[in-house]
Amino acid sequence: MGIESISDIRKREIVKAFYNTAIREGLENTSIAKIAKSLEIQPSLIIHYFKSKDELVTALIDHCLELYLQIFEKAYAAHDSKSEVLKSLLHSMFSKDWDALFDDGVYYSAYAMVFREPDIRDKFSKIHQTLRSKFSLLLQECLSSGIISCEEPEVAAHHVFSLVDGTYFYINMLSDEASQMEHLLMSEALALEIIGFKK
Amino acid sequence: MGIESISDIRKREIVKAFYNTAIREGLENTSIAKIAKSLEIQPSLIIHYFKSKDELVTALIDHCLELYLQIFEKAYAAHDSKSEVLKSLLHSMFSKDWDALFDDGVYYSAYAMVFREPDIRDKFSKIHQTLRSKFSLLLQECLSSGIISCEEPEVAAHHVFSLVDGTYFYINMLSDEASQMEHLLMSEALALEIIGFKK
DNA sequence: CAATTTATTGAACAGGTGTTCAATTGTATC
DNA sequence: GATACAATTGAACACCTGTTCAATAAATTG
Repeated sequence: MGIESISDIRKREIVKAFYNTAIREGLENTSIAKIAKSLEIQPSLIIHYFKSKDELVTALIDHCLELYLQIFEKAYAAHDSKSEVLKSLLHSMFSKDWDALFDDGVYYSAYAMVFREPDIRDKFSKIHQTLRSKFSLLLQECLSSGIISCEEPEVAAHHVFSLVDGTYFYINMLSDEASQMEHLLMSEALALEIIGFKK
Repeated sequence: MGIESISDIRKREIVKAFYNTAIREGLENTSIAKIAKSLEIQPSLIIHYFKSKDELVTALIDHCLELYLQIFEKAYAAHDSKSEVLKSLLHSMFSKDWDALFDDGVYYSAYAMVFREPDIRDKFSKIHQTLRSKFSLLLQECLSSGIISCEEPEVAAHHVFSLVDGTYFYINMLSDEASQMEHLLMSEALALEIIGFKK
């Protein structure tokens, strides 16, 4: 690990520039020329590393989805007891951290592609399923150690995930940050209720 | 009412063609030329009715958001008792009808614009708030007539709306329709629980 | 140092973008 | 039936799109 070829560095650099430009201009309005300009390189160099624009988009989405996986892994690494893992995980899911992980505008644009590009649907689907089954497993473990009390942990995992997705979809339509925060707290409380978390 | 000038007919026709093309090609990949081609007219005619492409996008979003308002109005018109209205409304919110109202890919692309275009954010925000306060009022009425039992109808309305948004976000990542349906039913059940609906 | 591979440039490509404008057709109004 | 107005065309605009390709610069290998 650690050793990275020039090629890999450039690739990451390009994906990053793609991401930053997409935040400003929108994912679909971000051309190879714009990315190249922001890096002060030629467009053809980008094509040299990513054979087509599709490949670039794929790389960005892969990067994005990996970030969400990392949140889970971090929560597991940071705490010993399942109880602590669950608590910190839930809190980060309903916090601005989770929201700040990846730009929402870019995320929803990428998500919109799910409906046209089967490959992208698979990517999103896979990650979502991975995260949910990890969470579901955690709930089962917490249930058997008596930390939580819900009837069906599998179902509860579904509910919590829907609630997370919906909450962020929702709060982005609220203009002031105070009501966004308020709504996040409300949703977190509901999530705790759904899984039957004992204080 | 009913009388529609040629101008209005063409405008609606253009927005409809825009929508249909966007379903296939994606909202951002839909050019004026493509819309014109699908209608077998000249691009300049579209500009004649909508001064710019931005105006066209705005018209499409307006049309979309109005559809969601109509679902609410239909539920109110179709039933006399508040209990019936609530039941039918909840059912349509968690059914494929709601989902089929507007193409998801186009919807999420439009939603992504919320993060770049303040005007579009306002539009989405306004409709969302309107729908939620209508729903909140309904819950309050049902609560006082003893049809439901929740502590805070305002909060319950928030929760149900988050759940709806999240559920559709969620199920679009599921590939087979059976599990989509299953998840919709699960979410509806949770919604009924949240508002304390009595069977 | 020479040979080879990789990184990077710059020009060119055919085709698409939104928009403008004058000219033409069609449709009502007086 | 002439006049006014709206609908529609078609050509033109400058600019941007993704991609190709040969040429050059730089780094790596033998």
